[in-house]
Amino acid sequence: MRAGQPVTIRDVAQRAGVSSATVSLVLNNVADSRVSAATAERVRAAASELAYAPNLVARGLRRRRTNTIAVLSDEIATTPFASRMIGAIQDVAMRNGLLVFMVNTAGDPETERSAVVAFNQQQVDGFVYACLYHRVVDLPPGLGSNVVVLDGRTRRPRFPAVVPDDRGGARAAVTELLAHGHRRIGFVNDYSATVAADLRLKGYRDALREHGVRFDKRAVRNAEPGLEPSAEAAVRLHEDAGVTALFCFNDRVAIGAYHGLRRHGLAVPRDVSVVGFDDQEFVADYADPPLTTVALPHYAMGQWAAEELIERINGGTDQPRVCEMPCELVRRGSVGPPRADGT
Amino acid sequence: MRAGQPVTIRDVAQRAGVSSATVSLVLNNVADSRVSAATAERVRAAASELAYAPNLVARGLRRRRTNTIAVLSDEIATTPFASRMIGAIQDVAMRNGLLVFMVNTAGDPETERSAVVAFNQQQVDGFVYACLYHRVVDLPPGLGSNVVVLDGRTRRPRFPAVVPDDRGGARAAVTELLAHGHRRIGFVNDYSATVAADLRLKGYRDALREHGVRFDKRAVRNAEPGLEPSAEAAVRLHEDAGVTALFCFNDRVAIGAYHGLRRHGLAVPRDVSVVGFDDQEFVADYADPPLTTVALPHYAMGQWAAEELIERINGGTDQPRVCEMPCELVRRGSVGPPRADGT
DNA sequence: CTGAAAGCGCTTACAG
DNA sequence: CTGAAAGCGCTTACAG
Repeated sequence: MRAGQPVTIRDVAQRAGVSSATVSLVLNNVADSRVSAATAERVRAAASELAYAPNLVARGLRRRRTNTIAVLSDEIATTPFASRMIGAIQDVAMRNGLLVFMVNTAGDPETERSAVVAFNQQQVDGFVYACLYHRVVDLPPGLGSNVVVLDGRTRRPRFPAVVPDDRGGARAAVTELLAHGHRRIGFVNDYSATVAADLRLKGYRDALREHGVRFDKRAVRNAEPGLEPSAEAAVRLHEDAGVTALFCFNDRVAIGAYHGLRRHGLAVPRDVSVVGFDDQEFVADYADPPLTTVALPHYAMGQWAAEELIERINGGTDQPRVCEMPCELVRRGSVGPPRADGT
Repeated sequence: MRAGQPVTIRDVAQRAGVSSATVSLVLNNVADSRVSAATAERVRAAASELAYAPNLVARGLRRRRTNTIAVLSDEIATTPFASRMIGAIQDVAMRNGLLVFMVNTAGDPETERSAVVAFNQQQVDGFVYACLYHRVVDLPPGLGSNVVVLDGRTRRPRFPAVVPDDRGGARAAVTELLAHGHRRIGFVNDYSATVAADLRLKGYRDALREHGVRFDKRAVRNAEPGLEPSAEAAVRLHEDAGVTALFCFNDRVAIGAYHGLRRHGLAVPRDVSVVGFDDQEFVADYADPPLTTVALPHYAMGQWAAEELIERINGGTDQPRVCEMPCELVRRGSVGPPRADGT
């Protein structure tokens, strides 16, 4: 042990007057190593006096297990969405003594490939493949079997995955509107045909059917990205299709609807009730009036993914389980009864 | 090379009919290793045929350099704010062949300490200490000298740090209001006495002074967190102090102001102009009307921090430079001239 | 009960 | 020009 050099196991061994093998056995609490209590005590004392902390790189090389995982994400780690997914993964990892690498690939297949290679070179124990929104993904090659898909699923269910129950969430949203007496309920859906768009439409229809309301395709519109298209769709649904309530693909669409309605002198929820989806922080809660919406269970999904991955790493299972996480309705101020005059 | 086992340098050596030392020299392009062109070619061919990728854990152990960095953050990685800071760090890291560990410590000193220990055991080459908002921090012990503070600074300038120029940004915001003819300009500041709050107040006063407008402390109010206190403060400033324009500590305060003003039948910007701070995505741009605000240079700050850290790791400098990143005004729709009648 | 030895997969002086 | 050897800091059978 030279000054300025890190403390190694040999320094501890020397100070305790034993071999480094013995130090390793003691500090790792190896079960069937019959080290005498006195020796063990000396070792622990020496380690603590020197503030010894094992070099994890050396350990990783030797054990062929690094206690690290990599989170690959399209944009998620650098986007305001779903940061709770990342938070959950980190919480679980920390509780389990894992360190987490994070990279965002911007969804670029080439970047994904090279990231997978790099992390495999780094000998990570497993991967979480995280998506920005619920969709079907093609996993890059080389991920091995210790991988969990987060907020997405593979075409064939060969890998474990956790996704939100979009259909159930949409059903809950529309049921809330029905429960307030609405019968003409519009749906402003996302323009691109994602899994989420498809499932939320199904949930919308489920709720209508359960309440004996006939599905009318004129009450459904798709809005391209941005506020304006959503504003436009909302106004048209109210004025042309006569809806008294709107279910929106997400909170941002709902905010677009707010803008359009306000411009037309229509108040939420007095004239039109609105429900969103996502429960996006600072969007749903900061809307005026605060938006009733369906919460995406980001934290719970991240937690599930991390725990599932750890179980696989530990050899606990290799079943490709798929988890559908329930989505709760969050009631705020954007839903009321339809106007008495029915307009 | 056994089936199913990873390819090692020995496999490549064997296939090329050379020693592993030679393989290492060739693949690392070691300058003064006079390997014959023919041998080098054989080695490269063998490596490529076997799709050899060096084990970075072994390399890290040997070289005492892991090409990894750790980002320690209070909440940032898991919060909608400032995810662009993280994105920038990752971009720079990827360009430089570094892998990045990420952890959020929730600002808890105990968690911070143990994270630092863990990452040191993992032999990371350096740290970025990232803050959620511009503040003075006490760094946890053990970070060594390869550390850069992001969006914060230490009490004494012993470490490199990058922070936004809050004062200049505030000055630009208030100057914008003055340029539109406002003379009674209120400031809704943050309740807690942070660096940001202090500097933004200074910038507010700078702008007034430059335009010969007397500072009036009745035009300044502090708002506690949440929409309501900001709404209240905005209304009081307009009705009691007679301000025609508001500079808000951040976009969320501005949204609170919007709510309060609207409830009192006041329109933005017709009755009251508003400027925010942060340019928070989906808050400033989704406000109605879209909010004129000052952008926090998150990407640029993250980039600076990562590049500075890499330079330190490479021994390029050990000066504790502090960078003040300019904050640009983003003009949207919330600023207009004061009402002609002066109310 | 404990130590000597081998080895994880690399890199780097050193010898020839 | 190239190989044998040592060593980074651990862990793990194995011998005694």
